[in-house]
Amino acid sequence: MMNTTLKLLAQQLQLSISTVSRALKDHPDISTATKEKVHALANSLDYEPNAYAIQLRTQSSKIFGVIVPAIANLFYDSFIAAIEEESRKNGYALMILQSSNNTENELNNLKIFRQNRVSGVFACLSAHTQNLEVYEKMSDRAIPVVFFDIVPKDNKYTKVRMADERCAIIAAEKIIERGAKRVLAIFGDPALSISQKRKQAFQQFMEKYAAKTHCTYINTHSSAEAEAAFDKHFNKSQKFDTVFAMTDEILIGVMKSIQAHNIKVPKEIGVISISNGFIPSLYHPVISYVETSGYELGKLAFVQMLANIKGGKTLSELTVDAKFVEGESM
Amino acid sequence: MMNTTLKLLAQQLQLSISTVSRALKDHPDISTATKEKVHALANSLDYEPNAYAIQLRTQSSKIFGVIVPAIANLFYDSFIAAIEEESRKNGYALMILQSSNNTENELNNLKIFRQNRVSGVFACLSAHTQNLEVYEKMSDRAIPVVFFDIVPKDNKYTKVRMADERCAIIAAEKIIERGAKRVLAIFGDPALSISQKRKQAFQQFMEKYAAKTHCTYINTHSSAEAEAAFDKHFNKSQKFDTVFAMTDEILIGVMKSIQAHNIKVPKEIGVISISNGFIPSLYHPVISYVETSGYELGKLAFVQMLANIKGGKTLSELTVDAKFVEGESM
DNA sequence: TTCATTTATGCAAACGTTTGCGGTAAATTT
DNA sequence: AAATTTACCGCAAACGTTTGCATAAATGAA
Repeated sequence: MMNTTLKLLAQQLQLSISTVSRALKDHPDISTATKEKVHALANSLDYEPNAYAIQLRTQSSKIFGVIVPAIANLFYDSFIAAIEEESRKNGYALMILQSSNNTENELNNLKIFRQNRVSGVFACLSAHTQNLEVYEKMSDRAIPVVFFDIVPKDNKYTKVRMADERCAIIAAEKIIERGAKRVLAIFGDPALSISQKRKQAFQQFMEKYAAKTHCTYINTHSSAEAEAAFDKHFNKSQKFDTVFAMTDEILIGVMKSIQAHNIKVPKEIGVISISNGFIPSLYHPVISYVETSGYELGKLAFVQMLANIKGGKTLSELTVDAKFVEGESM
Repeated sequence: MMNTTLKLLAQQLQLSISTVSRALKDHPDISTATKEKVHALANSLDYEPNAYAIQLRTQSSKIFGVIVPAIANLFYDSFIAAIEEESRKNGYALMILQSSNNTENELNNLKIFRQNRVSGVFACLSAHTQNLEVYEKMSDRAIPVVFFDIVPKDNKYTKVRMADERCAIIAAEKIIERGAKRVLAIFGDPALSISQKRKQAFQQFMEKYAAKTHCTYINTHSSAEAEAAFDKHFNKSQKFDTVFAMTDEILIGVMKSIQAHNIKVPKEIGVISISNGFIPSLYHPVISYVETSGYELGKLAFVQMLANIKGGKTLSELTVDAKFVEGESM
């Protein structure tokens, strides 16, 4: 069965293509009578405008591109879910590509986006991407880019991210409130700016407001490493009374060790983490955490994108604030 | 900066558009000399073909549509990751929309896909979608549809899914091997065909091969319900020695109760579930599970799609087999 | 030299829209 | 009755490609 086009409708109705086109979009030039006829036939023939023709003609695509390191990720998938919702509301669709934290993939993805003339792209930098000239290329093409989560340092870009320092500080506050004496603070890959920021903020805050509290700082690269590290440190004579996990990954490792040794939470040890919320809810008792919502970040990113498209430039950096979610682990 | 087009290249080189077009795609008609000149200029001017024009002209889009109930889901996001990988390899991009298990959204999504003339769609039915005529409309438009996971009953569709019955049977086998005497088997929403299939297969197998084993079957709709159910049943005088969780969601509930009561796994109770693998690995001891890989399913779905596009019809139903992954909980 | 063939290139239509401009008839005003 | 306005509608170009066909030049065969 053929696709019905404006031409077809026009022929059947003995009208010109332009009239049909205008009738379909309620142009005031067209009489109500014709409009009705056109709509009727369009419905019965199941007319659906060809997006490509429109995009070619109007030079705008109603599609956003999204680059994430990985789709299968608790944080990014909620980010995606958020912009998907907003996009739909605003008549946009999403094209999602994953970089697998690989700069080459990132480049290819951008290329696909350019070729498809997307209206904008949401980009999360790969861990080790340094060269941003590809993104300049997007700007040359007047395609706005909103960076999220892992963002470039340069202030000429539009970016949204979590309030990383705030997260760490909130966690520190809670730890101090608890009256912790000895805390083990576990952070992620030290090469990542997010690890650096969180660690620095945490450490600074602790030193300033709880100088007497004894803190041990370590970095790990995986769940398993975190588990091993916790194991090792917990077996020492001086036991920790509180552990802080910078990410879900780390929390998972810590909790495995805690379960393995049947350590009582929060009696023997207090646990606090930074998380999206899903993982902390898996355990009993439910873990207290500082919330970093990919969902919220997505909403914010979308607002920025829209502003960028409509109004022009918004070269600021916005952050979504963090809040403490009380569990039973502290 | 203007987008460079074939026309622009042609002008600058004093060639016709068609020559440039052909040169760019290594058409044998074009002399090596011109080819080189064209490529050189195209590179320096950063030419990138306009996908819309191509699609309009060729009536084919190099884009696949994907409908999932939710992106933020352990199973579906690994499915998506798989088809994303394959798509990229084959020069396709993905357009991903979520139905939120809502039939109306599903319809809208399909519409967007039609308007964008996607080359094919991967669809997971919403829980309560009955009317499939929208999908017929896709076929009318010669857009192949590969259903996955939640698939229609009718055999005229192309579908891939997990071997649901097999999963349940493998679990049952392991439970029998363990020499279980009293098992609590918890299934999901009884309205879902997947729950029905798994339950039926499980029950039948147990009755046939372990008639003396006492099984209690229950259905739950959420993690919290599963937790409550486990709580309730475990407090009875006759304790279960094994629990089977049909999904991650259920397992999560069960494990919370187990942690809360500090029940020893596997000594006091054996645990087995059906899962993607992520959740079972979170606990200590690591939970044994029957693997249903969204990733594998994605790969399979893609193969089907390609066959459908290239060869013509492939109206079969394919399933990806399940395998047991040994943890320490049995 | 002449005709046939190969090699290299250009012409123009088509894909399905949108939209500025112009046109005609009817309705309204002088 | 003539002039002007209003209400509808159509023409045609443009968006950037692809591709069948025609054309011109260069080569080969006779």
